[in-house]
Amino acid sequence: MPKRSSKHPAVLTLERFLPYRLSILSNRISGIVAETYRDKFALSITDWRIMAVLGEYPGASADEVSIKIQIEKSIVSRALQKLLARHLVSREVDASDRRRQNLTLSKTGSEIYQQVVPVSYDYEERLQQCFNQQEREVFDGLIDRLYEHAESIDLES
Amino acid sequence: MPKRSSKHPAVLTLERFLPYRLSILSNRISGIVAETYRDKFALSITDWRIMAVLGEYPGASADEVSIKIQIEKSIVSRALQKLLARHLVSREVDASDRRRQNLTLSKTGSEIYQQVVPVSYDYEERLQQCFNQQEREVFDGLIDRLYEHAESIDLES
DNA sequence: CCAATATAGTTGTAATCACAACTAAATGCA
DNA sequence: TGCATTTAGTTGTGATTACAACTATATTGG
Repeated sequence: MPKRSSKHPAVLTLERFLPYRLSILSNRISGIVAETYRDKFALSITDWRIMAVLGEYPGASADEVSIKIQIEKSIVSRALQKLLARHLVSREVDASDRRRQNLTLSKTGSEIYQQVVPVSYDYEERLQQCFNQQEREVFDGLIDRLYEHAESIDLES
Repeated sequence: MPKRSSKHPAVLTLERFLPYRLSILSNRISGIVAETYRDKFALSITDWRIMAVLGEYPGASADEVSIKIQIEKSIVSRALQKLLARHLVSREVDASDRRRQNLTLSKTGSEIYQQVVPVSYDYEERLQQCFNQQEREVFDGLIDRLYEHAESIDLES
C-alpha cells in the first residue's frame, strides 16, 4: 500500500504559481510600454534595449550589448542591422581589435533616445504609484534577492 | 534659453528600470524550469501551461485556455495540435455547441501531469527559500497589486 | 614562429510567434 | 423565419526567436 504523504496538492493552481505570475506580470508591463515604443518611435523592446545600453555605454560592442541585455547575440546582430540601416546607431571597427566593432548612437539615434528616456521614466513612475516609498524599496530589494537566488538553483540536484 | 528642470536623468539606467528588471527576472525564472520541462517531459512552457489549465479545469475549451493563460488562440491551437498528436490531450465536440471542443488530459497526459506538478511545486519552493514567510506574503501582495494597477495605465493620457 | 584555441560577429534553419483572414456554427432580433 | 452579428477554432504569412554552424581575427603555449 503506497503511503502518499505529499507536501503538495495534486493539482497545480497556475494562477498562484510564482513563475507563471511573474511571467504574466512582466508581459503585461512590457506590453504596455512596447506599444508606445512601437507606435511613437517604431522601436521594438529589443531595439530600445540596445539603444538604452548604447546611451549608457557608448562604444560598447555587440557582444557586450548582448551580455548586458541577456539576448542572444544573433538576435542582437539582426536588430543592429535594422538600427544601422535606419542610421540610429553607428559602428566602426576597433583599431586595436578588428573583430570588434564599437557601437554608438548616431545623432538621430541620440535624439530619439532623448525622447524615449522620459517616456520610460514616466511610465516607471506611473507603475509604481500603486506603491508607497517604503513598498517600492521593499519590492526592489525582493526582486534583486530573488534574481540573485534564482541563478543558484540547479534543478538537476 | 531653454529652462531644463527635468525630474529625470537624461540617461536611462536600464538595469534599474523596473519593467526591464521584471522581464529579466521572469526570463531567468521561467528559463530554469523550462529546461526541465523540455528535457524530462518534452514540453514547452506553453505546452505545460495548457496542460496545467486542463488539470485544473477539465473540459475547458481552447478559447478558455487561451484566455486563462493569456496566449493568442492561434498559438494555443497549434500547440494543441501537437498535444493531440502525442495523445496527451483529448477533445470532443461539445454536444450542445458544435463549434466548441471540450479538452481533457488523456490518460497519458494525466500521468505526465502528475509527474510535472511536484517538480513545479518543488521549484517554486526552492525559489522562495530566499524569502521568509512574511516576505513571501509581502512579495505576493505587491505582485498582485502591481498587476492590477498596470492594467489601468493608459500611456496615451 | 606556428598550430591550437578562443573570441566577435554573421548567417542558415527550423520552430515559434503575432496578427489578420478565414470557415463553420450559434445567437439576436426584426 | 432569415439575415446580420458574434463566437470557436484553424490557417496563411511575415517577423522573431533559438541554436548551431560558420568566417575572420586574436591569443596562447610549445
